[in-house]
Amino acid sequence: MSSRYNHRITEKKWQNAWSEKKVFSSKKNKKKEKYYVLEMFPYPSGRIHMGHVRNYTLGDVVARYKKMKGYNVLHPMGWDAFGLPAENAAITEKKHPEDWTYQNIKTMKKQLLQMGLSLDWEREIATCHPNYYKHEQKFFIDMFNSGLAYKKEAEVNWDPVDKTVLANEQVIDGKGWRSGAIIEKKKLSQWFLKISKYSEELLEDLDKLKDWPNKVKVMQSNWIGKSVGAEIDFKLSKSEKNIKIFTTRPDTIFGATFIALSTEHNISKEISKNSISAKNFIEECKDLNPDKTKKGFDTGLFVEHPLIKNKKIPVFISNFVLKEYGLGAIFGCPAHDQRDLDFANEYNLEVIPVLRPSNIDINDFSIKNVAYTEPGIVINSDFLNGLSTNEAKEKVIRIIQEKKIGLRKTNFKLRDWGISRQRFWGCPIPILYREDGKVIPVDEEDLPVKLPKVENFNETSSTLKNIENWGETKCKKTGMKAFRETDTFDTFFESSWYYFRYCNARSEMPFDEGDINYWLPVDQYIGGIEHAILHLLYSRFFTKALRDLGYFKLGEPFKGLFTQGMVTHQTFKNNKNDWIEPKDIQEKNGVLFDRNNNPVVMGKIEKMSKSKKNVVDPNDIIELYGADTARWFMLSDSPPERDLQWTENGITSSYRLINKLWEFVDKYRSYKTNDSDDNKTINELKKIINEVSSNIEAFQFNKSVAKVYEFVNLLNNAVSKNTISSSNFEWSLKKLSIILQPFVPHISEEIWSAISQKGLCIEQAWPVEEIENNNENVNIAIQINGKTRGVIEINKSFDKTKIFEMVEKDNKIMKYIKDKKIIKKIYVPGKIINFVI
RNA sequence: GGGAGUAUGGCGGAACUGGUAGACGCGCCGGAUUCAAAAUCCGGUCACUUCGGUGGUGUGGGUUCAAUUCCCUCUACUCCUACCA
Repeated sequence: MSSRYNHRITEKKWQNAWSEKKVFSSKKNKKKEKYYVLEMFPYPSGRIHMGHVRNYTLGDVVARYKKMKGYNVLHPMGWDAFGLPAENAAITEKKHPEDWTYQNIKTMKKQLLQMGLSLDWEREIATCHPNYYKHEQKFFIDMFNSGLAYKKEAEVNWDPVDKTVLANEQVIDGKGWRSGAIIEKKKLSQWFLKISKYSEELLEDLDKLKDWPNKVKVMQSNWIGKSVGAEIDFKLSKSEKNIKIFTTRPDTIFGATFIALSTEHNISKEISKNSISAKNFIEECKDLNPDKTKKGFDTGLFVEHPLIKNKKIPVFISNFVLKEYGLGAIFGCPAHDQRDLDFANEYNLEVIPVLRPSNIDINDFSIKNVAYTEPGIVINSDFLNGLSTNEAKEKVIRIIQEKKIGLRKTNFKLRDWGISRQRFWGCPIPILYREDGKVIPVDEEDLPVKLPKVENFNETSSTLKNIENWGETKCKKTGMKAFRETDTFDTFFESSWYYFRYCNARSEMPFDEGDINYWLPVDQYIGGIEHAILHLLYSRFFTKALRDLGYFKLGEPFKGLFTQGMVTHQTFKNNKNDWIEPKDIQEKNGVLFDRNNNPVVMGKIEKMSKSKKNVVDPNDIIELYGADTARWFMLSDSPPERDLQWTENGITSSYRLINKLWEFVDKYRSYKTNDSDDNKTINELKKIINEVSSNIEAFQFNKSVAKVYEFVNLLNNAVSKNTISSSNFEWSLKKLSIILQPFVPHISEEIWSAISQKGLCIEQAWPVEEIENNNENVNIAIQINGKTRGVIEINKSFDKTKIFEMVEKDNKIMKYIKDKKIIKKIYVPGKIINFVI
């Protein structure tokens, strides 16, 4: 009986079947090899978007495939549940952030269930739950006690719109990463984690991460920013004081013609106390963009050149020297640094070339407006003359160390991680300020420090500081009055260890070391490239820090990483430059109009975003076409690491495949033939199955998809021409449902059950096919001078001379080689023949 | 300025360690089915061609019997980063 495929009924049916049999619930089993698949957990914003659909579909392919390969798979899901949007929503919707968050989690979980993901929901976590965040309060206390967490007065990035401090990493082009507001500088007392302590290890261990994209490792390595050089003292004339500078180019020291200090350098500050013009200059610098103008203030001070007797060098306060990097002071060598040259030209300072390119004579070499920054041969530099850049660096460092006027020194760009946020909806920092001025951690038995319940949440509720009675408490030991820290953690704190928590999500202890040793590291982590630095670097740091605090022995959390591309969609704009939603566009005689009859033009293809109105809601797609169709589309065509363009044609063609599959199975379910076949088709199908596997292993799901199409086409052909036996056909359908399982699991189960197979398809073993290779004939190409001129079918066992004989008699080939002298004959077994004439 | 990457039909993209370029999907063209349409099915689809062929993987060169693949040059685009001394 023929029936149309009904995804609404079928998908629900199999989702229930999986859940009733608990097929995705994972248990530690030391006899089985584990495989931990993880997608970056979502922020519960309200609804899932296409980016989630793509991310979780990719992960689900891996999880299902590995399960069928026999691994003990852990594939958990949870919620990155703290964060600003909840507060904003709480204010506008007059709901508590907690209620809003849990409501969203409920909706989104339902959507994820509809996608048919092979998730173990028994391990679900929400980071806003006290049973989750109490553990990180404990970590923080451990870090505080071991000196890894500390407080300091710091000029911080203040976001005036979100009214919070941001980490350096959250400031992009001087603007807040969320609000886009221009960031102000503000001095506040802040909590920091000493990530800089791990700079070297974080950098070195990147080499161990063989299964990470190189791109991400390069980005992290740049961010950590190791540079090797020297610290050198420049003695102030008429004073015993020194100015210490950091340089990576000690080889150019003989070209030093000025010293530049940052505006925050101690000497700058000191001078500005007595000099109004210096003070004004420093003020002025706050509005000066050093990109455009390099400005300096001549302090009138001089330093002695450390290696040239009686040479005095002027000292400037400048707007282009960073205060946080190195020592906030540099020597300027204008000949070999473009910035220094620009500055020197502005103030008419000396330019002394001390390096020449190795292929240019010293007399032909001069510096005008372009500094020579490449390595070269040292000139004009006393005892360094004639050395290469690298040799000179070594020699200078040796000599300044001997003279005790400097040191070899390594510097990192990586700053300590500022974690204080002046927000309500985050994890409270478990610290007390006692009335005697002591800063003490909250007693561990008093954890968690819970967020207060707030009725009528409003703007003023959005920092803990403003909540009455919450902060006041007592020190248990002394009975002294104490006030709670009212800042909360940066939400990257929660996401830095959630993948640990999944291993024992319900345990009273933060970690069960047995579970961690078994499940971790994450074998395959999948998420967006936007987390290449922030989340991934913090997580790596957290793992090392918790290791050093004695929780476990792991050093790197993510063995394999995959960064997927974005989901993009066509944008449209009308003649008023407004973005227009695709559904609001009508076509009249080939011209596009919006609802108000304004002409519309196609814009760029961009990442789906609400502001550009090119969003497609996965919910609508799943309703209309089903989860399998949506999943299939996410996997088709584009390689996972590249952007995927959403198109209407793409989704309907996926839908077509799903229906075609069912119609095919339905039509031929009772296929019977008395003919026997030659196994050729089966051999081809087996090859395809193995290719599907290797493509999955290589994370090239678009190629697996193409192979599945080939499988279906081939089988379809064989059946309609009766060239496959009944038993082989039955075999093929069984294999078909199995290879469909990781991609479109619902219809896979439906086919599996329709062909009367027992159990669930997901519980079957993934096939590895042996391909029979008995004296097969092969087609090989025949080339003349490298150009293909024909194809010949030969038996593999034939030897070279026999094959050449055959080829030379071939009609097609004869016309090319007759009357010509064959200079060389090449035969690559099973592949190609080439005649050089 | 520094770093990473990409470039193949009308489109998304295939081509394993150099070995029949364009798999698979979309679109388009033709046909079948239909009163008609949608849906579906079948066939065709790199370009030029005197139908023998010829050219073709961003540009120009090199290595090789053979190059989308390896090396050099240039061009275009994308992403990251940015006064890090």
